[in-house]
Amino acid sequence: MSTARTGVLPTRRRGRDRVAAILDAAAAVFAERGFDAATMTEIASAACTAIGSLYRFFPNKDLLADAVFSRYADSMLDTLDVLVLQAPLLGPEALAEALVASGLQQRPYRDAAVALADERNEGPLLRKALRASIRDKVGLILAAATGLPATQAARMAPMVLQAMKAAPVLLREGLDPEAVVAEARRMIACYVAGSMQPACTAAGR
Amino acid sequence: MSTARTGVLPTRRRGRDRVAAILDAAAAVFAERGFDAATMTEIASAACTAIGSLYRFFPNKDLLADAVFSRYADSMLDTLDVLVLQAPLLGPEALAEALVASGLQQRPYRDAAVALADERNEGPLLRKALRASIRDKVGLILAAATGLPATQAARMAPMVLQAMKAAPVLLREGLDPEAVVAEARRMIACYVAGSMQPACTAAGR
Amino acid sequence: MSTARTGVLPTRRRGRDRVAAILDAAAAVFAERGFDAATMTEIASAACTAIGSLYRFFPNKDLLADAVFSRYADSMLDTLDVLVLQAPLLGPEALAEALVASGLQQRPYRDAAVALADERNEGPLLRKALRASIRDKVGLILAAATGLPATQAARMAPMVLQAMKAAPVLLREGLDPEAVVAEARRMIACYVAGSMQPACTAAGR
Amino acid sequence: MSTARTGVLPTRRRGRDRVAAILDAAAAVFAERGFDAATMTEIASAACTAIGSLYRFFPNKDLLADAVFSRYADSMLDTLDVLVLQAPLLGPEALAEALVASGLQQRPYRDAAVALADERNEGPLLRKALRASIRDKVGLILAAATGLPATQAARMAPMVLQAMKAAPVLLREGLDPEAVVAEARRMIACYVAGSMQPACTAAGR
DNA sequence: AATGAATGAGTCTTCATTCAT
DNA sequence: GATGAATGAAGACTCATTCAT
Repeated sequence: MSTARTGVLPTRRRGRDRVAAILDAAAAVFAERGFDAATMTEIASAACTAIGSLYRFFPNKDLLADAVFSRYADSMLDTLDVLVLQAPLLGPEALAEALVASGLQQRPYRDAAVALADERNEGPLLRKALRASIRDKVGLILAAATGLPATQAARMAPMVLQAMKAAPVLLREGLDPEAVVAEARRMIACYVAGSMQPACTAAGR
Repeated sequence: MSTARTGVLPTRRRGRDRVAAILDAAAAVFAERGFDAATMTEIASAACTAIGSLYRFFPNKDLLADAVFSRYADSMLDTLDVLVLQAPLLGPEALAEALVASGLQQRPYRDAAVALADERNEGPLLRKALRASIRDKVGLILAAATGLPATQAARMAPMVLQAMKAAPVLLREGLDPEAVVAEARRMIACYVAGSMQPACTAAGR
Repeated sequence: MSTARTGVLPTRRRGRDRVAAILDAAAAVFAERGFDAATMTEIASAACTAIGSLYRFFPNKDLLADAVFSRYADSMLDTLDVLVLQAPLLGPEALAEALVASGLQQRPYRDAAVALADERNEGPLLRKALRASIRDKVGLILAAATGLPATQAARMAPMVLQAMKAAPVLLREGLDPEAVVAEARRMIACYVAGSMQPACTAAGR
Repeated sequence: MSTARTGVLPTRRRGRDRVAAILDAAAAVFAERGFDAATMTEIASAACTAIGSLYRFFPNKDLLADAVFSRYADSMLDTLDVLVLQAPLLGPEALAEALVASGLQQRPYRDAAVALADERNEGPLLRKALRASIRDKVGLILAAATGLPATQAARMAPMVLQAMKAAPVLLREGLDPEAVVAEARRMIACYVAGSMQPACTAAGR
């Protein structure tokens, strides 16, 4: 949907396959090298495509990165949409588990998304907008789950997101997957739980 | 100590000033643009030095980045060394405050360190080793503070470090400084506190 | 006549329309951007045709440019053919008016022709031959109009052509159309008239 | 003076020589191929320089073209400045001779200037401004020489310039140099002379 | 030691042209 | 016949790094 918002939209089957292959390859290369160090040539050859074909569908590197990122972000937003509704019923542990899980979806893409999220690029990139959307939605979820006022939930959202991002980052570094996931859940769960008890909330100050 | 480990060591006063100016400039540029987008030329001109002089002291970009990173990491390690001793006496809140503070030191350098930490470079870079040292030391602190076994503390350390890093990251994005710092502290405090209560620890599984 | 000298000749009505649309589009794009900056893709889409169809009729860019140029040149040659006959009866002013007018025909094509005429391409392009034909014909006209020997008229022809080309060039730059046309006529008229008076002719030397 | 207005100004002898070599090479290549078809790589190798050195002094192709063009235009403007003063004393033939001569200076550069003058580029290029300056100055000269009002002289200037440009253009095409120069002079002389006689002036309408 | 010029591999991107459907 | 996807050779430009002065 938010894929390939510029560039030619493939009309034939062949083109659609190619676009999918390119996105997969781009995700892998961005994940491996980061935005700047990734080269369009490497992505093209990883997708078994000529460089020209790459540019047919994605007119430049930024838009390609946007497409990769939004593939991940879109699915995450869908997951979070569901969580918004479930949140009131979830305890801190279950909520934390769901949040961490949502950040671990889409294996090749999540690592790319993490790499792309740190970009220092400026300009009206889709990535920025999507990041903001995700942050907002996490805020909604926190508000629904904790019963805290929206402003307080919005203050917490960035930190929760960082903790969610920590899981893929640390997995990528080769740490023990079980431990990483467990600790990420625990950190978020404790944070959320703590936010619901006046005592621990006060600790912030 | 780990400053300028390769390249000519400046012997005269003039040389030492020059190195300091270069490091400051490099920190600012790396923080502003990230590793890849930073150019040696911009760093040189920000340091009011000729590009040739830059290379005299830092034979390549990676080593320069290492030097910048280690200036930050060294001071953080010093701070953490002190914390190792104080940890047994600190409650979760005080500990969290100290940890977050340690990650906010050295204004121009901390942002550079954050930018450089995300580099996907490989090879035997000093940065990696320093990151590992910091991680280990945070593990020691956590063990000392919580009384937990070293292995459990080591599992927690990476997440705590991610939370510590979150503060400078979010500050750089322009979020409200007070809120960011408060929430970072709270997250760590809750996590540490939760780790000391059997109940919440269980939540991890 | 010299249209589409290579490539498939369209036999059906549909094909002929398509060729006409392509030529019009090509003229517009060449006029707007010049030969090098014009792209086959833009021309195709301006003609509402697929790039593949464009190449069916015009096997490469140079030949397409030749076709566009010759459409203009052919009509100019026709006009000049008439002038050859009328020339003996025309005074300098009337002759100048007719010459300038002949260069202002075919609005979209004349600008394209001007743009294409300046191309520094080499090789046996049709454009070169046509330019030579036009030059020769203008020489004939001048000889007929002035009564000068053919060699002298041939010396003058290139300059007269340049003056004729000046009108579309200056119009394209946005100068006042009336003034441009009037001065172009005057320049040619004066030149022709001067060539018929021994006195002014001598000035050349 | 107007050379290399951006890019590094060479401070050492070596750099100054290099800049001169680059300009010469660029003039030759632009003259040979035109702006678009000229490649920076070819210019660099014609100047016996690495591509990087080319970009050190001329940060992009447009600026390089500007520098080449202005080298020609500056000297032409100087020549025309003198002509402004002499014009009242000059008859049409002498004036025409001087004007044509001014357009034939600086052999490698004049051909480049002719090629660059036809560019369809937009944007605030120096070339455009210089062209306008030259046009204005020719207007001044014509006014001074003919005694006509400035507005009328300004109408004539573009045509005179086109005629001046015709000489290098036609020489480049390999026509007989003597004939070309003689006819260019005659055309301008007749035009100027004609503009001073009410009769021929009327012919414009 | 310092300076800044020189180098050239490598990057993104474009576009004429070909080909499979 | 038409369509649009595929191709890859260039081209403009950057920048880490080396070297002569």
